[in-house]
This record gives sequence, structure tokens and C-alpha cells, in this order.
Amino acid sequence: MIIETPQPLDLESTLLSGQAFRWQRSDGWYRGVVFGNVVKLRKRGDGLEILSTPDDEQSIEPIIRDYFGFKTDLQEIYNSFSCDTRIQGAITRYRGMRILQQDPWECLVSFICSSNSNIGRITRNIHDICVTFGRPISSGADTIHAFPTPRDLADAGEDLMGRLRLGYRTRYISDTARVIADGRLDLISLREESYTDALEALIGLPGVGDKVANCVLLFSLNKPEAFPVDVWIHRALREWYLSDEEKNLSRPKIRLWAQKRFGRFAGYANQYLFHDRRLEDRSNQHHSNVG
DNA sequence: AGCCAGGCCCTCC
DNA sequence: GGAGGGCCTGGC
Repeated sequence: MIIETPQPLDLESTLLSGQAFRWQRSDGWYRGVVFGNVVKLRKRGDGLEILSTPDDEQSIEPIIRDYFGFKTDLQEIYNSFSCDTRIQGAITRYRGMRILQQDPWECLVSFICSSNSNIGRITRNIHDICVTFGRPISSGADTIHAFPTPRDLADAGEDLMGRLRLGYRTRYISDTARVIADGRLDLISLREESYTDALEALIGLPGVGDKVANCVLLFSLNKPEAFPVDVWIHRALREWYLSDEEKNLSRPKIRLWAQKRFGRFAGYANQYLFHDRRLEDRSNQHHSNVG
């Protein structure tokens, strides 16, 4: 089925910019796994074509709408950055890139994996976790796996998980899975909490510091003011925004600085800066290799 | 070979 | 409270 969406919609930047790690392009479609369903998407004119299994497209549509946050008015967010030429430049290049609202559990594990890593490796890690521990979903010829539940990973045992080349993150994931599976923290309920309270709750988890917690808040808990300070953003801020004195601030202090600077949609400024900076860097690398 | 990668944790001051 | 080093693994 084809659904109407807000315009414009930048599918490529939204799905492959490192917010989520289960989307891949093939044959003009983007294929992913969303809340236990294999979903294929492609643009058709101004609309978005959806195929899904095992649930049919009619029942998946509202889930996809929430996942993409189609209720969010991007133009209002863009307008809030009207005074910032740097952000405006990135918006021009990736207009229609949206911030996803993923399953918080999957998002949490994904960003625990992200520490000291890169998008390619994180993608492989998440794939291995799903294939090894996730419930199979039949999808035509090939078998695709859902993301494992907290209980699945809590019961997995570090010996089996230890083979997945997650490194020191194995223990973090295992311990965090136990916390969630035992009901000591209800991730979904954090959507109703304030940004600050939810941040504090997440930072208690093994392998979750300020950066990872802010990724989870931004990409799955509907907290647009969340601002993950990773090395890319750190560089971008140091180069383009911070004074010499401010450059020496700690990561959480830089986060506070940025949240004050960019306001209640700081997370969108973050995502556009991150994507822009990362693609620019890759482009430079490519050119230097050629020369 | 050696450094860095979308950090976190522990130690020590 | 914050600076510094270690850490699995992989890529260059």
C-alpha cells in the first residue's frame, strides 16, 4: 500500500545515518525489521510504499507513522534554527531527514554496542545478536530475525554471546538485559518522564554513560532536547561553535552548553550536524586516498 | 606496528 | 569531580 507522508522525506538519510542499524538497501527498497515485522519501504511519487510481513500493511501503517514521527512538524523545528547558518546549511542538504522513534530496548542495546566502534561494526554486531538470539520471522526465501527480548539476552549466557565479537560490551549487554528482564527498570515508562529524570534512570545501567543515554532518549524515548556528544559532534562544536575556554569543558558540560544554544529541539541540530560532518569527513578521506 | 574508532568504568588525586 | 588509562575488536 502507498501512504501519504509529510514532504519532503529523505529516506536515505533517515534510515542509514546511524540512528538505527537494521535497514539496508536492495532493489530500490529499504528493508528493515520494525517491532517484529519485516518491512520494505520505497518512495512512490509523494507517497511511501509499504510491504510488511507477517502483519499486513494496514495494521503496520500506524506503527510506521509513529516510528518515523510523522506527527512531528519538521518545518517548525527548522524555523527554530533560523539564526544558525551552519545548521541551515545541513538542513538544506538533508531536508526531510527525520529522527526515528525506535523500540527503546533495541535502541539501548545498539548504542551500548556503539562505544569505541563504528557504524559498520555496530550493524554487524546487531545482526549477529538478532540471528543468534532473535525469534525467526519467515519472509519469503530468506529467514529474518526479530530483535531478541530482554529475557532472551538475559538468559543467553555470556559464553554464547561472547562469540559474537562484541568485546567488552558483552558484559554490559548481558547485565543490562538482566536489569530490564527483571523489571528493575521499565524503559517504555521513561517516555512519560522528564528528560532529566529519564536521563538519570538510564545512566545507572551498565555500559550507559551520558552519550549512550542521550542517544536512547533522542532515538527512542521522544526527547528532542537530548544531545549526544560523540567525537564527531565534539569536533564540530569545537571547530565551529566553542570559544577557546569552552573547548576544555567536559562532555556533559558541553552537552549542557549545546542544549542551551540549540534549545528544545537540540537533538535535531545534533543529528543534522552529525550527518553533515560525517559525510563531509568521508568525502575528504575519499579524495585524499585518490590523490 | 601503532593509532583510532559514534565511550564507559575504575582509580587516584 | 575530574583527569588519565585500560579495554575487545577491526580497519587503515
